[in-house]
Amino acid sequence: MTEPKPETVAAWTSLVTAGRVVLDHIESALKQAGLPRLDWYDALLEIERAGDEGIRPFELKDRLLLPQYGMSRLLERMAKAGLLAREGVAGDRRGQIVRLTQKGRQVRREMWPVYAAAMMRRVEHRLTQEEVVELTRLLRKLSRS
Amino acid sequence: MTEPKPETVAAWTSLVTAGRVVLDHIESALKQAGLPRLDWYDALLEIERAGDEGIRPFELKDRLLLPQYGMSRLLERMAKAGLLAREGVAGDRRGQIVRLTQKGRQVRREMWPVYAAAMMRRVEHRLTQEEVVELTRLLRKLSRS
DNA sequence: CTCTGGTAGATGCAGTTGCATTTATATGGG
DNA sequence: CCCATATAAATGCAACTGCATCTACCAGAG
Repeated sequence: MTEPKPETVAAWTSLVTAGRVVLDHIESALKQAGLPRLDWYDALLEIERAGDEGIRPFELKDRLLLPQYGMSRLLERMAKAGLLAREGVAGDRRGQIVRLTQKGRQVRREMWPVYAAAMMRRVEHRLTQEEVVELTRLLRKLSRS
Repeated sequence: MTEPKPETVAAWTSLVTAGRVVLDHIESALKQAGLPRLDWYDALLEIERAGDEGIRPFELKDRLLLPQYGMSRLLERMAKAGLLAREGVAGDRRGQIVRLTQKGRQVRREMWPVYAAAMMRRVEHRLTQEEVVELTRLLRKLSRS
């Protein structure tokens, strides 16, 4: 059995740690401001991008890397909060189409400055522009299927 | 309000995505093998490192970045599974000392090859040695307090 | 000694997640 | 048309998490 190099273990450890630290930082800024969590933001953004056409939950779950039941329940809670509307889709009676409400767009807009400020404090202010670009390149090599 | 640069957003997005993808990969390998999840491994490793002396839960929670109640319940479950023992500590009757049992050491040893193989597939085989080192350096700049 | 404030750890409750399964519908083969 | 198989989404239940609070103990000030 081949062992991973110590540098590989260090890289994985720092990936997990950095992810956790930055995530905690952003989440606590949002909570501080009385706003929803980041998973709601991600969903709001993705649905908003779909525009008037809307988007199907099964597409959404792939983009957000959520399990099917997780997506189902997230949409359920966000709908209850009035941030989105779900309608049946013509041509497939199993499915539904999700669209943001006005309130959904507004909440996403309110979250953005808080999210952005936290991201800048944790990422932009700590790395040079070249480092940011290089980091992105390396991380993408890890998630490519 | 200053906006983050698009490259910053891309870096943050790829950090979250890479963390999720690699984590999912490792978790599913462990589950496949009928082994406990990664948070148990992390705890097992940290406790094993403490050796005969053992370690206090409040130190452990800092190293593992867990909230106090999360640590408390994780130790409770792992103790119930027979992987660790908790004893009172001389000189502070509020506290306790945690040590691995033989079974705890064994389970950690069984988890390692599965964990290591998944890590190598996802990290070591996708980056050059220089890239791994550079990635670690950049990520550490993000989590430094 | 007693009081006050602090630290270690546990816990009740509500909300969330994971897993397996269910419901409803679609689609292709015979 | 009928069936077997596949897909979209929801759901019951058990486990887990977050939040606030609680219990037990410690340590220093007066």
